[in-house]
Amino acid sequence: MNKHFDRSLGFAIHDVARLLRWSFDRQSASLGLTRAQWSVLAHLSRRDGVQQKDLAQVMDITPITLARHLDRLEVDAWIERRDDPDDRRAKRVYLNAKARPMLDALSGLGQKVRETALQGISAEEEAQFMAVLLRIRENLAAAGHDCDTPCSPADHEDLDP
Amino acid sequence: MNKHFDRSLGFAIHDVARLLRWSFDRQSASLGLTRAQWSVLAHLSRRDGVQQKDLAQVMDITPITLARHLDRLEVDAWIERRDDPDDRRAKRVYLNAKARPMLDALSGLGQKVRETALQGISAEEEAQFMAVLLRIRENLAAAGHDCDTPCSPADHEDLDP
DNA sequence: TGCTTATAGTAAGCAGGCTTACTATAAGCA
DNA sequence: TGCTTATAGTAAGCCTGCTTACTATAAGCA
Repeated sequence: MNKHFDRSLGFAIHDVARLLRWSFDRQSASLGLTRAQWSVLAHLSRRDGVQQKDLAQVMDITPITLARHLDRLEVDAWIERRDDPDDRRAKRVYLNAKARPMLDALSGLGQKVRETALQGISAEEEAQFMAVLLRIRENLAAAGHDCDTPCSPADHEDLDP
Repeated sequence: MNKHFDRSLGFAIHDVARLLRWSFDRQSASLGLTRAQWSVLAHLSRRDGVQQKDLAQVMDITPITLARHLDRLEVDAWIERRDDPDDRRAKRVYLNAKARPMLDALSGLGQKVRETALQGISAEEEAQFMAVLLRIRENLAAAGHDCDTPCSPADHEDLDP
């Protein structure tokens, strides 16, 4: 059993996901932000002033995980939390001005990693690959809905026009 | 900037990797083993008696991460460590008999997750997808070699005939 | 032989994900 | 109005990954 499972779908996808992380981390470490922190800033760049719960939902992490990222981002003044004027339970998250140049740098970095990954792969192959990848995502997300797990990345599109 | 990055390669691959994890975890939790622990057993099933350092290398995790998995697996008697007769620094890891049935169960589980993920995707599409995925892995692994990071999943093939 | 360097395993401590449980506030309803 | 339920954010504590540093042993060499 399990002959050659190193090449199976799951293992290969995990390998690629990990290699993408490494690639990005190696280059972003010098900038003083982790990948998770960058991800928060990137999402904020399109949703400045969002509530934490909404940000956690589009990032597909739990509210508490996000809260810890925000704690550290706030200490270094990349972002700030302000009380929601309409709901005293809630807070809204805002990018500080110093985050903008960093976002540009990190965006270029992501582009570089992407180019490395796709070297020698034609646009057509890439398009087919992405199409299958997104269908796999749909399949898994749909299966998730059958159980108890609340949401899934497929919901992104609805929340993010 | 960053318009629609939810659909970019990196984000989609991370989504799929996470969904695969969820899918697997949901079903394997009832069996009393985590995914990481299962991964150790699966690799051991083809490399019984391997040294820890070699097992860590093919699994692409650090020796200390593996050591902690082995600690817990040993407590529950899934595996055992024996001193290497030829190197008193080293230990060799062996599967205990009780692990075999569990491996069969988990193997079937992996098959189910895979079928869910690939629903509605033809064998030809799957083959093309895997081909591109493996090329992306090669690209990223090769880029990793340029830096200081020691190894990468591309080395699996050499170690695992 | 004895010194130096390299290697196998582990400990400590951090990042980032999670679940569960708590507090404060909102919202629904008798 | 007042009670109950739901929700936003956080704390505590777990798992899995990492880096760095330590111990014991191996291996190379003067």
